[in-house]
Amino acid sequence: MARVTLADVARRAGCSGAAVSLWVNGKSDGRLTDESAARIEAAVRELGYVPNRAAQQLALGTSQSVAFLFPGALYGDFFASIVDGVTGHLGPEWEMSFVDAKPPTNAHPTTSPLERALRGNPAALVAAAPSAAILDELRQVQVPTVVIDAPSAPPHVSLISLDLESSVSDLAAHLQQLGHHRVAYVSFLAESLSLASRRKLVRKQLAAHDVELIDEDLLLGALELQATKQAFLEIWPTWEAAGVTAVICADDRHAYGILAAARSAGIDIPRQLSVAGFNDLDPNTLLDPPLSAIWLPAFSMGELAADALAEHIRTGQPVRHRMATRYVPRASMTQRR
Amino acid sequence: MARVTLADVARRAGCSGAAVSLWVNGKSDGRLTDESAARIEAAVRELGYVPNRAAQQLALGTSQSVAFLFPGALYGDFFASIVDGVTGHLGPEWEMSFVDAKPPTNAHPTTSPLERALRGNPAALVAAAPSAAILDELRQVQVPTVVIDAPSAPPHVSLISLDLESSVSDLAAHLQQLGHHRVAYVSFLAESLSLASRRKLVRKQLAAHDVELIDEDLLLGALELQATKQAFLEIWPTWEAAGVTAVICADDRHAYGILAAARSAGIDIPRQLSVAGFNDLDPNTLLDPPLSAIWLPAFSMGELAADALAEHIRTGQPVRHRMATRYVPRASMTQRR
DNA sequence: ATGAAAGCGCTAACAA
DNA sequence: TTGTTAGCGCTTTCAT
Repeated sequence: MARVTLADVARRAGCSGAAVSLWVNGKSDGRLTDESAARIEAAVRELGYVPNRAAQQLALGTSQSVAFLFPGALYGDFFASIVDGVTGHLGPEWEMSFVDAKPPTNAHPTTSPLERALRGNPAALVAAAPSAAILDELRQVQVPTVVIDAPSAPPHVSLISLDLESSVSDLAAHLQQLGHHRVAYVSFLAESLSLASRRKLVRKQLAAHDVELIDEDLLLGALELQATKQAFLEIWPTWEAAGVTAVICADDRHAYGILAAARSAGIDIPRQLSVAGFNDLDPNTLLDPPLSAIWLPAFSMGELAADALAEHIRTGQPVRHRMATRYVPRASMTQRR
Repeated sequence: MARVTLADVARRAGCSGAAVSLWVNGKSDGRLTDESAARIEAAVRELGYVPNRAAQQLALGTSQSVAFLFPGALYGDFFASIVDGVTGHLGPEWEMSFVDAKPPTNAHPTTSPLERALRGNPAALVAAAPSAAILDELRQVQVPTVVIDAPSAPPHVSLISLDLESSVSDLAAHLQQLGHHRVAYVSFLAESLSLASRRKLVRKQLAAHDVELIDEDLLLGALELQATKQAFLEIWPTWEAAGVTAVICADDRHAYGILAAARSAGIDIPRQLSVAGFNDLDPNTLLDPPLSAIWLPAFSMGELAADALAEHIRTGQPVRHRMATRYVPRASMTQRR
């Protein structure tokens, strides 16, 4: 497979490679006899010819691929939605290649994830929830790039960011109004600048509303319910002793884990512990109790990123979008008892 | 960027391209003076050299990439988990490239998705929940391939499939025992053979338990709650009139939509309508009511696929796995009233 | 309208 | 130990 080359087709069709190339790329306008075109078409089909992309890229110097740099894994909905948003908005002529941003291998010249992404000569780059290191490396990158979900980015890259100020403020105000004084935080993806700044913002807004965010976060490596549940059960005694009456989770799915843990440990949510998350996934409304969350437009971010990419590529100018978010209070938050 | 070529480095380091190539690929064992190695290293760093993958591929004839053919989008958890399973089990030296299996573009020689995937000369191919067309094309493909989630596959490809017989039988038995006689089905991804056979199996097992699956499915194009909710509200009168007392959803997330619709329309679940899904996502246990489901090992399928791929590539032999699933009854199913 | 030929950047024999 | 060279498969001027 992929054994059949242009030359084979040319030989079979009794013409030169140039002719075949022309036809295959639909550039045979008035440049080929109908008759040769037909012969080429036949040869292509009979031989099952599929162009070799590496060769095309090499000859052309460009590719039709966008490299997607994501933080280790898709981790379910949020990044998956972004991916779907991007792919859905890009034509099928685009190839998406994924490289995970986890630390490099043992390669000889220490290879950064970004470098690995760039090796494929992508026409564009999408970096989701990048680390500081990646953002820094990005300053040297010439390829049109859009960063999704970062607090900031080098001036020449496009940026789709989240405007969380007011929604987090709303959440903090809600907490204050309900009489909570000490809140704990469940975090995730320590490397990601976006997640780091999310925590800072939460702390700041809570402080502005006379609520204290205790220092001891629960830092998780994944989103799975079981893992979160275990981790929460371990840390809960400490939190409880510290007077924690509410928990904010960097991702709804952590909140799911806490809900599960609470059930198994007989902790009453929301009366004993109020919970809120980020994302506002579909199930939130259906949970028992329904989960308060800050809604994030994951899918739209992906779509917008694709548009931004297209525009950035066309105009050469970076584009920036700051997307609105919204605090959605639900029954998982209640008066401190 | 990616402007710097091997030749530039060679020139800068005052040596030949071959030497640079050797060093960059860590094959400089006893073949280079420490001194030249040092000069090359310096040159590489100073120039910021990144090898051009297209050129490498062309010269080598092989790539370190696996092409992932997925049905249109990731659609949230199931496929995302598979992707994470695969990437997590493959070294970082592997690049993943994604092509969506939606109908082709207007390309000149009508390009199938598979063809597009193959153009990149992937070392391996992963096809998730493929359509009949793709499965058929696969018979001609020489690249080591693993199909994930299909009822069957050509003999030379590896296959990770789901063993649903007994779990669906359990579900059917449960329905029968609860006194249900007419059940409706919510489906998805009409193209996918796996989903099609899932429906057939459901029908068969229900029949075996004296339960009728009515003909009028709700066929959805996505998993989002809102869309499902709307669609359900439209079809519900028909179903109700037909005496439907239970619904089986090809994906839990459809069930979420139904739960939401039921709330808004005052349909009592489970008393008026029992609901079950496939996947058994984390939130299922936390819903109100908790959702019955057939658990599918999405993440493990991905891991296993990666292992299968590695083995298939190494031995040249396809490997098959049939993974167990499990019916998990919960409160969303109850006695027909 | 069609073909010849020169690269695109890299690797791997083969010489030196 | 190092350099020379011949491709890998394709695109694209430039002749014809």
